[in-house]
Amino acid sequence: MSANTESQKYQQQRLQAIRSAAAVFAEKGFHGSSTRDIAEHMGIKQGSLYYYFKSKEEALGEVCLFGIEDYVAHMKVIAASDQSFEAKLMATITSHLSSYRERNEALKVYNDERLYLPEERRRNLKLLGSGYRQLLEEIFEEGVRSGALRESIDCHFAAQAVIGICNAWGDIIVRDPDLDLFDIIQKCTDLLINGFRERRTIERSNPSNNKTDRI
Amino acid sequence: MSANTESQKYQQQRLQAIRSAAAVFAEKGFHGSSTRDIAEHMGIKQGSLYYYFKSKEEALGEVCLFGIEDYVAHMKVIAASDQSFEAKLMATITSHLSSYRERNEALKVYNDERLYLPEERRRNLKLLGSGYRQLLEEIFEEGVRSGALRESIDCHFAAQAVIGICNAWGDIIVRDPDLDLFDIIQKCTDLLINGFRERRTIERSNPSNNKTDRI
DNA sequence: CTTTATTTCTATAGATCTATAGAATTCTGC
DNA sequence: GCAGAATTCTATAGATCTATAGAAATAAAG
Repeated sequence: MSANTESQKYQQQRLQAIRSAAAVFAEKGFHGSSTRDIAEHMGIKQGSLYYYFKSKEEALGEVCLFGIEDYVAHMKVIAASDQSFEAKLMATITSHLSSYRERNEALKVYNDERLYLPEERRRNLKLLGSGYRQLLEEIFEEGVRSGALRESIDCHFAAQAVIGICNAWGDIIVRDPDLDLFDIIQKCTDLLINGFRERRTIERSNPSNNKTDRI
Repeated sequence: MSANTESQKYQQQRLQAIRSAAAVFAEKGFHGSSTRDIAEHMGIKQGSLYYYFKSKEEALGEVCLFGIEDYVAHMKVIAASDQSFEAKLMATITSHLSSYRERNEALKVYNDERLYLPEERRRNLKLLGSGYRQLLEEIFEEGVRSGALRESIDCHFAAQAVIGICNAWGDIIVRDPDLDLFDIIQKCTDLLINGFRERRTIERSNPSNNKTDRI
């Protein structure tokens, strides 16, 4: 009873609980996981988990929040930075895929399980998520203005497509740890910018045109 | 007891059961759905469901199979057809996204829930799924040979990327029925072929080069 | 060392949920 | 309409699982 939510130990243990929940939810899904699974993963008994969470649902909420927070924060840094469109795009993809590689199971949980949260909590998370997409959209809009991208592209579509590709490859990366992350990052960036079609102008290694910004 | 698995009624009802299971699994996930939910969806009682399935897991297996079968069959037709690379790619995307639009919930279940199947059943399905990807890869390889695509592209990467984008947009389409399907199909195709970068040559509406095949 | 606060444990109520057995109903062919 | 087969229902055993209450253990403070 009567948890001291301020104490250092409490905060540490709660974080452990969130991480454990993330790992278990990522593997078995929210409904496929029991509170016993989570507790065992962190080395305590099932009932003790309720010292840190009011309910299993609250645990899911915390995991989802944890999963997307840094992620959005990192995107803010990228969006505010002074780089070319291409560099920003690549930084976005790198950030996204690295998150999967670093076994940030919470991001997977956010993607796959957030719809099982109660309405209100889901709305709050959606704000964060669409904030992320919004930033990416603005990067694309800026790319169009700078002349790096075609006028005709639909920036909303583009942002969704980037997120979709990253999540798809993220899932693959998680299952196969031997994959070369940088190789995939490069290929994703290349696809999104150049497409697959054959061109006359070969400009793979040093595409200096349309790159007016420094670094 | 003693089901007549040959009779027409049995087959019809079993199909209904598979459809109901697909709808319920797609909405609540495998572990989040109860056999009562599925039975209610098809208008029978919980226990009666076991006349058609040995277990809930078997139902999931059937749904997954149902979800990917036509889908692979359709891909075989596309792969064997005598069209340009671009036409084949667009046909693939159309087939994939239409499946989502036609509320083929089973495909979503295949994508999201198949990992909860027992090992062996999952392997069998994986064969089908990678058959699909294989066909798509071959389409890309042929595209490279015909000169429609760059030599440098990684066909395995490309196929995964196409599937990833289609599944990502599929999820969005399912949640928002007002979206213009054809618009998304065009934008996906355009992205994959041309990328987002600005070019001199504007060849949106009638890209006649690299199109040597009929239809 | 004693007292008090914090953390963890045990035990369990109460609500599921899957799968089965056998009864009741509906269908089919004659 | 009847007999047998096929389909659906009811009822329930047995195994979960979530959440709570109160006891036990550990840590902190005086």
